[in-house]
Amino acid sequence: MAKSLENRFDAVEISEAERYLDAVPPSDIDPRVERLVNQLIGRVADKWTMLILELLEERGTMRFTQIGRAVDGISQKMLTQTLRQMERDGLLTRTVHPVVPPRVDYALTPLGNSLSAAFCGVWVWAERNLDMVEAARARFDARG
Amino acid sequence: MAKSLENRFDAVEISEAERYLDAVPPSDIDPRVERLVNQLIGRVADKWTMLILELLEERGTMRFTQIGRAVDGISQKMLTQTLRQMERDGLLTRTVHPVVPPRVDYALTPLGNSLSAAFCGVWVWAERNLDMVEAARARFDARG
DNA sequence: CTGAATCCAAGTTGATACTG
DNA sequence: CAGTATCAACTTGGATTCAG
Repeated sequence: MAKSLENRFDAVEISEAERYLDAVPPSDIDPRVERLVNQLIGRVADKWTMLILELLEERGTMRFTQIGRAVDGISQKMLTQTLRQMERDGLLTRTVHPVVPPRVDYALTPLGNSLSAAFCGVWVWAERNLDMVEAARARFDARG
Repeated sequence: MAKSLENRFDAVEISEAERYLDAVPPSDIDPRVERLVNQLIGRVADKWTMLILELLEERGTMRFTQIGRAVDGISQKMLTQTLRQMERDGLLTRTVHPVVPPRVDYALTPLGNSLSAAFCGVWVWAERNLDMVEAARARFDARG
């Protein structure tokens, strides 16, 4: 990981006032858990993962090319890559049918379904607050 | 955006069987909304944004350097950048106190608080399913 | 203390071509 | 159809330096 800001001022002399201002209550989260959670969220919160998650939740089992067509803008490379990751994480199953032409079905696992449900709140928030964010951006950009 | 898979097979002749296999029900999401939602989620789902969001939710108003120390591994550049983005999106307020040395306070807006709440479900899911995901990865890696 | 600006290494992604 | 392989372009993020 990067050299954090942690040590940038550790060695410098600071006044009592500064010490007070910078004092922070200790985090009440287990650092080990926090690290793992961050890693996990970083993975699942990726753009394509979320879109595929929602897609499969909505439509059920789908084939490779179907997903590719449904997810706007995704390249076949990222599609393959994202599906592999999701399979590895246990979010979906990959079923190869031994026929020609090949047919591969993808479907969410219960774990995938539960993650989709957990993300639901974020989707709802986004839909509900789109205008708020747009307005905030406009105001911000209107200033310098 | 990239040339999607959308058109890769649009021009080729396909059998009725293929046509059936690839048929997908029309999406019931307004494409315009979907695009904006994706953009929004892509922004807020970013690693540092989420961590800062949780931090400010938990601790309230904080100064620039305090946040830098609390968010493990973040560089000063990313801290500045992320805070600016969040301010632009209306998630937090930035208050400059005209003193020397400078003092700048950051605090979540109601919009920021609501987003934090929306993300809560994801955090809970991540904590609860850490072991499931780890196990799934182990199984996946154990095969080829 | 709180930034802005620059440089650059490393990682990500997309386009393209090829395979069974 | 469902991938794999490769390479160039683009993006990202960290380190560093400087300023008010």
